[in-house]
Amino acid sequence: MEGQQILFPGSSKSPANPFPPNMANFHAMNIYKSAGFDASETKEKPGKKDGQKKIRKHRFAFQTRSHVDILDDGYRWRKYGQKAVKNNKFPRSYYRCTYKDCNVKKQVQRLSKDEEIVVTTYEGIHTHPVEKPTENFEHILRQMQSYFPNS
DNA sequence: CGATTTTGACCAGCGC
DNA sequence: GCGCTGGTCAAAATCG
Repeated sequence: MEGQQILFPGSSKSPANPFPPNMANFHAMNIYKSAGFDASETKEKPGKKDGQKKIRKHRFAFQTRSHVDILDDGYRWRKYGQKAVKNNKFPRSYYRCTYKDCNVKKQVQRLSKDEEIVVTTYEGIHTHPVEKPTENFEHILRQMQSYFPNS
């Protein structure tokens, strides 16, 4: 899993794509390197003999170059935890999609090496429409103004 | 006032 | 079994 280019599939191309369509354009230029990941990671369940022998965790991790770790991708996220990681002075935040019966999780981590790098790891598939369909420039501008009020 | 964040407790897996 | 570590819960606090 090396040297693969991050190409966000189109909005309706693959149903397994956890990314909303409007996110691709926004962050395409920020993504400069993809974290090692596998689309579907199999894990052995040690306790069970053959019932749920393998559970599939589809994870998707990528890194962005941003000072703000609030990557608004169009979905509603509720933070449910925050833990400090070893070899990393920055904590890692755990989010979960707030849509009904949507168990998509994501975690946002910042590298201690470069503070500018933010690693976002998605886990799960969204099975519902995006709640913020039209993210126009006005809204983005408003967000930026809330982050940097002196502009 | 409802939704979300915060933060310590709690839990499960793993190595010793 | 014990303790460490990563992940989740849940109650209180805070936000809009």
